[in-house]
Amino acid sequence: MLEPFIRKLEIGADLSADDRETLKRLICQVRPVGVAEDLVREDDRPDNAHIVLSGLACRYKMLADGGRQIMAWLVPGDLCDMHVSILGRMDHSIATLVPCQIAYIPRNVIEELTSKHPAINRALWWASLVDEATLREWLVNMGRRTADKQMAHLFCEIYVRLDSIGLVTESSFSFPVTQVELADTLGITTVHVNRMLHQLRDAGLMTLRGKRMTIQNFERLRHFAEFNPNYLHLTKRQNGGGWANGRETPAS
Amino acid sequence: MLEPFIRKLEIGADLSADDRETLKRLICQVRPVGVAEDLVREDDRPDNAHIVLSGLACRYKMLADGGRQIMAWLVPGDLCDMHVSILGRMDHSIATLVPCQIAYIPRNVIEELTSKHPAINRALWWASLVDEATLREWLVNMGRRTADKQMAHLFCEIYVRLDSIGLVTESSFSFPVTQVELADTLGITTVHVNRMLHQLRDAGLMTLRGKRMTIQNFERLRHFAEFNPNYLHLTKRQNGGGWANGRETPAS
DNA sequence: CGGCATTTTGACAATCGTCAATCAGTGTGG
DNA sequence: CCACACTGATTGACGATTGTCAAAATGCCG
Repeated sequence: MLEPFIRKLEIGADLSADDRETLKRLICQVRPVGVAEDLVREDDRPDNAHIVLSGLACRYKMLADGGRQIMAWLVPGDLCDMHVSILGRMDHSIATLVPCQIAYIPRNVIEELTSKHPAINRALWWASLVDEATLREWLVNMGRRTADKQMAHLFCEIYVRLDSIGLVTESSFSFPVTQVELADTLGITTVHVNRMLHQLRDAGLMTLRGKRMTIQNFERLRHFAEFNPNYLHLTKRQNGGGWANGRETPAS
Repeated sequence: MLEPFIRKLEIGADLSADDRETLKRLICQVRPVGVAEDLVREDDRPDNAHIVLSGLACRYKMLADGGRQIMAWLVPGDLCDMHVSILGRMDHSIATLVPCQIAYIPRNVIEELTSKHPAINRALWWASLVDEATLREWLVNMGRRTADKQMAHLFCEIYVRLDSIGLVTESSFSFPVTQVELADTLGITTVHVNRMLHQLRDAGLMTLRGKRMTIQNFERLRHFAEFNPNYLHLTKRQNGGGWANGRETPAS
């Protein structure tokens, strides 16, 4: 059940067999959550941490004018709101984008985990720092790239992230995101999302049919978007190279 | 020397007298650094952590086309790159925006600090999580606000942050940032920065003369920018209210 | 089949970018 | 003390990306 989560953490720290066992026996409740439901809301002080086991969720904030900004996509294996106890209160909300399987982990379990298992503690902090690095890259994306490249960059990221947890098959992956949600993520309008999507399709950089995205030539998309995956830190710390994410990247 | 740093950490955790003493006696080298110098560069594996003691620094990334995106402003008391050892490598650079006093703290000192002083450890992580929350708000700012409000929002933030470390006097503070740097921060051009700056001035929301910014009526600027300081988490965790940052906000 | 969310399209407007020139401020050296 | 150089600020004209509004088309699900 928690495999994608554990696999992810192993990138961040060297877990012992004992650590892995601890994680596998993690006391938690797993629940299916419907589409567009909030897991936590801004100003909450949640009692549980949440792990996305399957599906797709997001961090977001609402604005006074009804606008929404999505600030992160949470894929299987991602842990949300682990550290709220340190900050005290949520400063944003978390919601599902599609029906998900969500693990609910009581806060005291998290605290025991972090206090008694240094490697796990380190891995969880690693995950948090990767989130931060991703936010920085998203900021670069919004600030300095045109809508087409920005969108291409997002697709590169999701491709690499899904690939690292084994959710990419033959260069394609499930992509259940609506154009409205894409717009809320990229900070542009749905109309413009539609235009850019067609532009990328017409340029042969990706295809999207029936909630499934295919990136036939990742290298071309990567080049177009000037995507550099370093910020995802998906390689063990020792490795030097900027590229590998543990699997092979498709035909280039 | 380290007062602003310690004062900041005390917001994040309850430090004991012993913790405070430890921080005061922190072994570190303090050096003046000239303007526009890199403290660390993308891909570095720095041996020291850095604390800004005075001046102003920033996190940034360069793009292939020569563009620069600034992703954070670092004010006195801010600690940069504390956790690189977990991620392994810098995925961005840090540079001074004006001449600064910088404390260099050897990595092993940081590690002793975090392993032997739980409250300090917690405080440092708190600071890191606040950085992350700030990034999220910047993302909202870029994605969903027009340039004028976005800029106003940034001014609100810097006002509150500087106020919290005692650097605001009579509603004004040192603001040595050039319009080019503002542009690199907001993701717009210098020409547009200039236009928006004049617009805010004309609207009486702030004044900027001789590297000094004055915000006569913070409440009005705050309202214009739809600024909500919660994300800065500058209140002790127990407090409920969304507003206070430990000092009084100026005339409204 | 009907209802509803989502996608697509077109015309038009506005924000923001580009280019290029001028102006102002500051520091340096003769 | 002034000329000079340099950086930063300002301005205007124009163009491009992106937003707005509104309607139509498509696809999905009961």
